[in-house]
Amino acid sequence: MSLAESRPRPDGPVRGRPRSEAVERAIIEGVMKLLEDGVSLAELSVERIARTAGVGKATIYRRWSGKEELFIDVVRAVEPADPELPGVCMRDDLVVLLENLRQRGLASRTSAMLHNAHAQMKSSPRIWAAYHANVVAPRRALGLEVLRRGQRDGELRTDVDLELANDMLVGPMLTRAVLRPDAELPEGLAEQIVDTVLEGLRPVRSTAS
Amino acid sequence: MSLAESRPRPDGPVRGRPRSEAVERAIIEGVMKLLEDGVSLAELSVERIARTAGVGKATIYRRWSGKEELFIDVVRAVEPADPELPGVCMRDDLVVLLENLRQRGLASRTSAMLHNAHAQMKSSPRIWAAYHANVVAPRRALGLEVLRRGQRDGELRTDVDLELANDMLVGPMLTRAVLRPDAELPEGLAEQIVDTVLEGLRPVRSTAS
Amino acid sequence: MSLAESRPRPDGPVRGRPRSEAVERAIIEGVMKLLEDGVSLAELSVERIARTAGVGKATIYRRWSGKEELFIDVVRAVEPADPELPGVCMRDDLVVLLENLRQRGLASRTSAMLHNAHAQMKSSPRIWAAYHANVVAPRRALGLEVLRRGQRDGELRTDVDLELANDMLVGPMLTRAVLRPDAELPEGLAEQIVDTVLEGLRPVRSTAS
Amino acid sequence: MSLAESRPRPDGPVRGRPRSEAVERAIIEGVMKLLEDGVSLAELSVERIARTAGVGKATIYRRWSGKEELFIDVVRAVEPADPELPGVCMRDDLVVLLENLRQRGLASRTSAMLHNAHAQMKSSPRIWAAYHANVVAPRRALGLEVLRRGQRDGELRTDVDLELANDMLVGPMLTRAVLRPDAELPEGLAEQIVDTVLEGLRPVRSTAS
DNA sequence: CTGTAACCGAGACGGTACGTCCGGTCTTATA
DNA sequence: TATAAGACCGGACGTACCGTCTCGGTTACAG
Repeated sequence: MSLAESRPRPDGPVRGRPRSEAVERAIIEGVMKLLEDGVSLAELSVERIARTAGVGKATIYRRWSGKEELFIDVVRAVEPADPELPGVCMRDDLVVLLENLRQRGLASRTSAMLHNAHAQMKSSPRIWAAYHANVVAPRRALGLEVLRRGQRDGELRTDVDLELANDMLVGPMLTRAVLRPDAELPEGLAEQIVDTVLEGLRPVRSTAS
Repeated sequence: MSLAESRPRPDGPVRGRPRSEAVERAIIEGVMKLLEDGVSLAELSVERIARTAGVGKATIYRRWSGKEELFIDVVRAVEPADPELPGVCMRDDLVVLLENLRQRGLASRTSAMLHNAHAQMKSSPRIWAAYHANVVAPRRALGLEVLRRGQRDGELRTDVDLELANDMLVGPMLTRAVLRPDAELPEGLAEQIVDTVLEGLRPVRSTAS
Repeated sequence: MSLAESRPRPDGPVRGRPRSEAVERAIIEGVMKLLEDGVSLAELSVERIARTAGVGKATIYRRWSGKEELFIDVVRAVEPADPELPGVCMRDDLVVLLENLRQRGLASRTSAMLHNAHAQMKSSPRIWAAYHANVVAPRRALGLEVLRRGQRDGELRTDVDLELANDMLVGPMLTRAVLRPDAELPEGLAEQIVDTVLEGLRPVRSTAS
Repeated sequence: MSLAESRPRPDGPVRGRPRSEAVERAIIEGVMKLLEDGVSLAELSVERIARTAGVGKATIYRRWSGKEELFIDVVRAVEPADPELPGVCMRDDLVVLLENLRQRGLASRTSAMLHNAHAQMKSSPRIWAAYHANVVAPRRALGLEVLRRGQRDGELRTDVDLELANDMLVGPMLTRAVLRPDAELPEGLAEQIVDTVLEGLRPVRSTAS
């Protein structure tokens, strides 16, 4: 997706000096770096962003209406593509999805995006809405799709609420990554979660596993 | 615990006019009301708090070092006591715990506390640490205790990681309450989560349930 | 005249910390110095004044609505008192008045005030109006008074327009000080002007002088 | 004098599209109109001039280094030719010169030029220097020439400083036109000034007039 | 009962950032 | 090459809060 398309110049024929893409990149990179370095979005000011990127404030306001809109584009520039699913069996696809989530929880960039997007949820709902639409919703749709296929193929109980099933898988990972930032995300976590959730916690499972 | 003890006057013999407890309550109540009305902690300023409570700024700074410390006391004043557990069987105790979580997710006060505490996690880790220690940790300990008892009583597989088990139960509720604020928390949700998690998602459960 | 009276606090009873007179003086002194150093009023910004005086911008805006109003107070602080007139004869009084004008044209402070006040005449007429009322008008009234007394005492033709007479005396001095800043104001200039103007330019004056 | 000559194209052989003289006139006319309408030179910006004239900013900067240089050309375009002197007697010639000065003080164009040129004296001395050389100096030379001739022909005292005599004549007119913009310049003013200055202010003039 | 010390409200203080506007320079497409 | 348009960096605008400070006035304990 071209960034320019989302913040178009007002009208039709292009006249005058065009906006510099280099400047645009410098601004977005600057914000990215600052967030990555632990500066929260609330602490960021347009003034500081401009100073960091060596850019006039007007140059930023010409493109975005404020740091919130800018942050949305930063998220877009950072989030990786959807993971490729092997498609062999539901269990393995779920592991891939959760492993992808784990990786993003470990990466400082995507992690910082998530934390800051969520932190601004109350003060500027637009940010969280955009983050949700661009990042959360696609992965969620993917997960539901995998579960639906699993149900069709007999790998999943047919009487279970798919939304709830998805939350049971994603919840433990998010809880650790988002709400307990001191928690670790060890290597086998994705498999462990998927298998435990599929198996259930009842002790009577003699034949399974 | 007396609030006054946590923000003591500097030294020994009490001289001069004592601090007014009424003023103290007015300040905390004011902050509570503002947060409840959708004003985020980031948008709050000591200036505004003082105006709202009809109080001088110095009166606030005399007691707390800033709005973060003040917020911690607000949280303390708001959070209810731990729920009482029937203790009959693990499943019912878990339902009570999750139901308690659901209620707190529905209550505007406690919900606002959680959201704001988490939103400030990055910018002021002290807030989240205090919230965690005062609110999260006790409930978490309670949950782990219930699970441990269940394991001992044969209601829970012995080979499951208790931390993970707890996250599987709490995760879906928190995911909905915290990360998807548009999601509903319908009435039977606690039972539904507990039962589905205990049962697992595998289809082969002909005899169980 | 007390400066405080001209920029009063909004209402009646004095509450809160009173405004610092030291800060007030520092600001006015700072502007004075800058103008004296050749910085024109147009080049001055409130930002710069604040930086120079080591003062916050709000501290300036709390007292004055902008640099124009501030300048008016600077003028008030700089202009010296009216000269004392010997009152023996009209000719000597006129010399004293013109000598006073010459001195003020030579002094960098008063000279800078005049030039800047006049330069802003078009862009902010309030400045020139205030300067005129505070500085020009009193001296002019003084001059007219002296001339009127001279007319009464037979030292001045009775058929001459007093306004014009005053302009004839003051004009040459101002022309040199204001419109031809490279011109000198040599020591005997006041006497020379007064005597030449009184005497006239016609050659037939054999007996006089 | 061709205006183009004073702002030449950089070098030798003329290549590419030639500069439009219509554009040049439009710019100068625009500035003239703005000044005449009471907009001070300090309030003018190249940006605004360009907008008014419907011209790109670069088109202006290609010809002049800034609004100051442009203003000098505007002055050149506005100032009328020197007055023709009858040459019969000094007194009448002086009246013609002062009447010419009065007319220019009454005309909005020339008056605006003078005020703005003088207002910018401090901030951009080049403007006043140019104005002085182009407008003031020639008239002044003319006046001194007339006085010198009058001295030779016995119409003027030989012991008077010609520079001072000139200032005595011009001063009252300028004082009113420049420093007291509310003052009127009534019809017979030129004669009144000349006659009063020649005659002097002493009452003993029984035979004269 | 009187000092006196800490309290209280208000608001001034030096700063920082806000979002807007305009300065002069630079860079494009078009003529 | 000239032109009109407009992006570029920089900097001032006047406002809002920041956290500290300094007022006049209040309150409650100690002597």
